[in-house]
Amino acid sequence: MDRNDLVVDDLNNADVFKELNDEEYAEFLHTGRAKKVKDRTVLFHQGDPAQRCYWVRQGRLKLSRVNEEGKEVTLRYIFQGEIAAAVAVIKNSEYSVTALAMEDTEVVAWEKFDFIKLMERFPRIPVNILTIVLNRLDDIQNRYTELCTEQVEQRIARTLLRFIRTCGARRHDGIYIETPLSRQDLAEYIGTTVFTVSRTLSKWERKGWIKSDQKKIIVTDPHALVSFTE
Amino acid sequence: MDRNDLVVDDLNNADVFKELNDEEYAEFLHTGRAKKVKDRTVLFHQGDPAQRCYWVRQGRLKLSRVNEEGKEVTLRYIFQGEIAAAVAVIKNSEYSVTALAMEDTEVVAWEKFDFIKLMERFPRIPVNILTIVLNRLDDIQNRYTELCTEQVEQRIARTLLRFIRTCGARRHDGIYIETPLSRQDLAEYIGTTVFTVSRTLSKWERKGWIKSDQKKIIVTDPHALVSFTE
DNA sequence: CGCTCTATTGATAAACCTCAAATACAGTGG
DNA sequence: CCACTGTATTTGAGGTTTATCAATAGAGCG
Repeated sequence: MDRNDLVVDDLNNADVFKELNDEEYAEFLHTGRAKKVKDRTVLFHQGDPAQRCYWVRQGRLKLSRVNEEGKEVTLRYIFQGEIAAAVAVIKNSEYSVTALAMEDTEVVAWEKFDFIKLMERFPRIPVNILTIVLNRLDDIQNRYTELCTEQVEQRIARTLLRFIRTCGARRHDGIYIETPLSRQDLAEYIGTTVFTVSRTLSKWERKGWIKSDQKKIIVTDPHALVSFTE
Repeated sequence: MDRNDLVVDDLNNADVFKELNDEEYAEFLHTGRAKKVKDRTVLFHQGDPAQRCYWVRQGRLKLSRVNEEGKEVTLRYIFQGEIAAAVAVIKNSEYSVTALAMEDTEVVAWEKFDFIKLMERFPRIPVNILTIVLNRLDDIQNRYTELCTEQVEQRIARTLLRFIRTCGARRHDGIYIETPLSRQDLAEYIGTTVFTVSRTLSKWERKGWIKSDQKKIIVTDPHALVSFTE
């Protein structure tokens, strides 16, 4: 992978509104209800009946599961422009995950009935959702494979590179991950502990691969991370 | 979970032909080409362009990925009545996994073009495929969560219970897992090593929870496994 | 400043992998 | 039936990775 390939906008692959024209897009959004969600607020709970689905206009959600012992696993992040819980609404089932705002977030919420109606009016939407689901299946299969075969540090490196791809911004001193990201967040995403993440990032900071403050990470040597994963 | 709930036929949830009548079903199968695949034969390779998709009439396939270092991870098994590679064909992409026959297996293969045509003639098929994909997403998300939060022995227990659900047969002395299943197979499915699996199964055999010969496992005390996972 | 949340670091222990070697078993051909 | 071969399984010793626990420091905020 080339250094210049690192910052790529993958969001288009996940766009629910792909191939809708501006008018249709406006109508779609208008049917939903805009909502402001404060940092650390739970939008919906795993197990609750799926009443609404959400589109993120600004900010970020975390979709996670909690196992019996209360340990939390992050299944994915939902960034700006992405949709959450559409499948649960379509299946008319319960939410299979819990959604938490990771910062102050603005969403558009559709009631189940309205969303189904909209899908009938715009058949392109369910097609787009299918694409999104397939991408997410691919993503989780990749991460499953990595979890099975790679050690923690490799997975941390891969995760930083992944974040760079979805929300990396090149600046003079490196690539900024433009979303608050604590050691704990990383640990839950990767399947390790906050201690191991901290140790690893400290080491890499000493090596000059990254710089980092609280919840902020700047990758100064992405190439080093790339070769580390190989 | 009750002891009597353990043997359940989950296959219906994954049936591509759901809601097709006998005639349609016959036509569908007839359009494909029957094929006998010997044990240990590769049906398709990860990375190859997806030319065909397959339906398993008899036997079992293993879908796996190999990472850069050659370590193999089993993503799922495809049992009798299930379909493989439909998504790759629909997406007109490459196979994302490798398919290997785990025993002598009979499949029906459709050429890409034929399969697309059939889906147009029977719109119920893509709907069913969507359901299947969602089930598989759910499955891998569960296993991802388990991999993150549980220790090896718990995951082994869960896996045995999972196999019981898909191919368990109750007999006088316990529930037979009716498919050849080596320690190696289990290890690749769970994300551990053959040694750890062997040690664990030996221990459980001493405890009287299971009995086992080469590639054959009989769960004599499923309840013990269930409470072990809790 | 005091409070809370986040991050760091060290010591220790547990879980699990790696490697080596032995054994058991299944299938084959004489 | 037996010997032979290759595969599958078992077991032990030893080492590595990573989790756990405890203690401390820093950052941000009212």
